[in-house]
Amino acid sequence: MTAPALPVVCAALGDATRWEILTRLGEDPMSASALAKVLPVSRQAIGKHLEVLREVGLVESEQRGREVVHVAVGARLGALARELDRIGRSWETRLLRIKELAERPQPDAAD
Amino acid sequence: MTAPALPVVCAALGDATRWEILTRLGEDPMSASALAKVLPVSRQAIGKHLEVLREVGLVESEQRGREVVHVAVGARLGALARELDRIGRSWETRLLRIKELAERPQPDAAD
DNA sequence: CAGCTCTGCAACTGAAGGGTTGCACGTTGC
DNA sequence: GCAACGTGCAACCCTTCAGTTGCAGAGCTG
Repeated sequence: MTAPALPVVCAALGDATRWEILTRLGEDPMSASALAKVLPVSRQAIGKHLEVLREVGLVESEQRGREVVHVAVGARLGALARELDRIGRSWETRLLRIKELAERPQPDAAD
Repeated sequence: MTAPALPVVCAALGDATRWEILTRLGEDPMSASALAKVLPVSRQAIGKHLEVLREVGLVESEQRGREVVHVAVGARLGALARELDRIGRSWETRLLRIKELAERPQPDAAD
């Protein structure tokens, strides 16, 4: 299973700087140094973020001579979205069933 | 603006214990004390998690006499899922355009 | 070849946050 | 009314992590 656990992916997305990086990489693939020039953090910090993002599949990197070009992987985000949507729907379904039970005209249930 | 920023919601989902809590609350609404009995953390810790989850709209709470019953809000998760899906699609679209440009037989384009 | 750029790794700092214990207060129930 | 349960708040540890600086190596470029 290449897909990491849900909390891990969400944690990767739970940082403003990483979203900044992802947004840039979603608009235009570029290197860590290029990112460091437009973001208010050091190149090394960006490197760490990129590693986190790569580990959860949100970023893919390609060596290009002496530089490494990174790109945001929309498909991974889509996969996460589908997972979350599925879970959200299940919650709603369960809640609906509970409400139905509660509104049953017979509170007599001996359970 | 009731919807918190994306990184904040994702950060709320970026913790295994909170997912545990959400899963339980998605299956069956219950109080913090009830959660503390089935989870390996203290009631106070769970209270903090519930506050975080409530602030991003993933949990709703209802006072019920001396206890407070919490429930997971599937709709919020669904809303997040839609947002992520939209962003993911935009990344894919941009990437596709870039690839098309790269494969054009004439890199002559002056912007 | 020399110099510049891009990259990765290591050590360090400071703040954020998950977890705990202790305490005080309102609510239920015998 | 008193005990028990459920809750909220505050103080406190300790780990995690975002960010920094410094250094050494690999790859372009002139």
